[in-house]
Amino acid sequence: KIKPSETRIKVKDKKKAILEASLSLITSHGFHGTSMKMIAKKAHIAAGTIYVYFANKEEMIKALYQEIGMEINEIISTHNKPELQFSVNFMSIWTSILDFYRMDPRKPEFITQFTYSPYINDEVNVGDNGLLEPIKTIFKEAKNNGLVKNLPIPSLIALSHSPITALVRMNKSQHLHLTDVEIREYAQACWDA
Amino acid sequence: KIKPSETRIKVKDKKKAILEASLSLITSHGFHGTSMKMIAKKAHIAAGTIYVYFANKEEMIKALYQEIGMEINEIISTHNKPELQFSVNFMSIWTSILDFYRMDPRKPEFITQFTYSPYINDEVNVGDNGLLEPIKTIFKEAKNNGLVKNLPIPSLIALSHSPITALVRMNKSQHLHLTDVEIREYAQACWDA
Amino acid sequence: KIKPSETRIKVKDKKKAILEASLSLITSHGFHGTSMKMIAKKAHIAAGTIYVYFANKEEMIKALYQEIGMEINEIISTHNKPELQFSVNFMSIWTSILDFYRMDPRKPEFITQFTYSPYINDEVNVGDNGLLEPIKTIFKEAKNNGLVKNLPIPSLIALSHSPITALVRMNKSQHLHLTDVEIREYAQACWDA
Amino acid sequence: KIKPSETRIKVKDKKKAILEASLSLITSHGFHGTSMKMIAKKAHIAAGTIYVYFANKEEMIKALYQEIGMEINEIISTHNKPELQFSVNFMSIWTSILDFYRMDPRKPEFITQFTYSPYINDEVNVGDNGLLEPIKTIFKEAKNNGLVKNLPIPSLIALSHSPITALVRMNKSQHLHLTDVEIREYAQACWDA
DNA sequence: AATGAATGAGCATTCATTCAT
DNA sequence: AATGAATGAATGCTCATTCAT
Repeated sequence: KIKPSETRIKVKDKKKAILEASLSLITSHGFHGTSMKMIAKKAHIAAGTIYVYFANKEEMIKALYQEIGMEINEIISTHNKPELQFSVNFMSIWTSILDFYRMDPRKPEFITQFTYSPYINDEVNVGDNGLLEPIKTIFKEAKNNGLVKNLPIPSLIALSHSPITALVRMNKSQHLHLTDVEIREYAQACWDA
Repeated sequence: KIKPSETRIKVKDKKKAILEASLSLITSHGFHGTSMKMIAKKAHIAAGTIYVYFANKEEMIKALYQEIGMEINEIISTHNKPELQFSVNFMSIWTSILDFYRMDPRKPEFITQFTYSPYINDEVNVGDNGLLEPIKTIFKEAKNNGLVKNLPIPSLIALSHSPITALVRMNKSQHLHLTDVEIREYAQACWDA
Repeated sequence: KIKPSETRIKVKDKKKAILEASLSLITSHGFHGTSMKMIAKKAHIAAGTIYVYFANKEEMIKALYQEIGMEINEIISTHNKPELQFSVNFMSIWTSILDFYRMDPRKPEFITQFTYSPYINDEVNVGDNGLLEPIKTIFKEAKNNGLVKNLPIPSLIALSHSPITALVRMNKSQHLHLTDVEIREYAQACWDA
Repeated sequence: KIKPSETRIKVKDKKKAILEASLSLITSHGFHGTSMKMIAKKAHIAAGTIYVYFANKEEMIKALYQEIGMEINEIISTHNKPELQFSVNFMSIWTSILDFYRMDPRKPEFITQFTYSPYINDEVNVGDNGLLEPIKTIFKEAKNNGLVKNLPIPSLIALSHSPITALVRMNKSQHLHLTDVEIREYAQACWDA
């Protein structure tokens, strides 16, 4: 009934559907509060099917983290203009990440939850030389040129990143409507800090 | 065998022991990664005893959150000097909370974990008009006097609070040793922002 | 309602009931064919209760093996009369084990199943210096005195033991009724071999 | 692309490969410890392909049992010389089965495992009057002529067969190297018994 | 108040089997 | 004939909670 080409798309969709369902459920119920059955139901598949695509729950969650991480990296590399003044570049990237998060607030929510969980201790970030590499490189160069405070790179990242997630949270739950001007102000403030 | 007064102290100690054990275990294993049996073992009591003091796991965790929250409020009210210039007052309170967190990094860790979990949706903070009241009042007055940006109070709190936890995290894991001068700089930056 | 002494007996009974149920079910359905729920049902307890007494399924099965093994060892040590002529002693022990097995044919069935399963590779018998030690000692001495064929001890044990289980099997399923005379003949034949 | 004759050979090969893989895996992991996927992988085919040749797992295992059983029957009928003295004939057959087992110890291992499992209760041996028929016939005649003990045929078979598998086991795991003389001695002992 | 054995619902995961291709 | 993605029932096991003592 279905054309082969359509089917092949469907196959890819199934993996997507699992990650999509996970993102929604985990952000609202937490890692452990989300059972595999819940995910399967939301993704309109059988529970066992998840294991066709992922070795286990942990791997699935890591995959979701990495997928979002890669999306962010893409945004960074798209907006990164090293030839610009660092403060300008910083604010441009900062704003683009904020925009990306605002488009789907589940993503910063998940990233934050993941960061504040025991999963982080595993290979994903520690052994990882890819996911945080781009942003590290940007900060490293700025640091070498004395353009930012002399702090460890992870600290700089954390201090830059945490206000973004905080803002998105507000934007979502506090019915705070950010105008472009306000956003620029925030970015400026963050940069000043 | 034991005098009533001693017993009463013991009783209080048992509740303390449960919360103390929970704090340690939850910060390192997460809410769901910590079983009641683990807590009981660490507190050197039987599993059933926890239910003498708390209705269930969730209530116990909320109680822990509220206990820490009250400690913070005490610090705030101790350091709050409304007669001072707001910026000075802000930095004084900011620094004292940072110090409090540095003394026991499990506490900001737990608070953050709690904040980024589904538990938050419950009564503790929503229905509750007590735990965050003191700090709200301070910000409200400042806002009325035009001393801070015109943002929702929760936003202001979040933006002020998140760098503190971020700093403590670094201080702990990144082997970042904060000097008094540096701390003052951070507070200043945070204030500027 | 129940006297403490009775209760204490009950507690011991629960562990017994689990092993008893396991023995029946495993001999008729095999290790993997027997689920924990089946065992719980047959033992009239909840599934979770098994884990109060045993760490997991494997440990439970090993415990059952060791319990039966200890029963056999007791029989051996009771009947072992080293001062007798070895052939007489051998047949006496051989016969007593046969009788023990005939009393509850599930036991040799289970022992054989266990022996022919992957579980055997584990510590129970390999690291074990107890369960097979008594019978090993008896054979070792006989071997040193040239009273039995010069074969590895385990081989001697296997060759002596396998006809017993074979006989019990027949006795049970083939409606073979062994008379005392026949048993003595078998023992003699086994000894001759 | 392939000539019919070649294909037909290939097809036969595929069935062979499944049984071959099963034999290896089942002897080392047990019936339930061996999944259909494991078998498929080892046989270099897809999981679904097994169901082209066998109705289900149980039927496949029975087929394997019957295949090995038929190999043994072939050996028996090849070596059976009814015109010889029964004791000589017995030892000749006994030795040839031992040799067959020594050539591939997985086979007696599997046969024993199968015999001591719930599968045996099914049709294969009970309703079946074919697989054990040849050896039954041999014993029946000997029994009628008073050449062997007056025992049920299955008992005689079991008592004759169990030492063979025991010896092969030893030969394999105990590093027992059987010489021809020793084998003859064993056969003699078994016959005496 | 304190215990800890007992519970059974719920979980992550496996696997024999099916079926559209 | 051959495939392997998909299924969902079944499994071993965990754990918050209860309750007789």
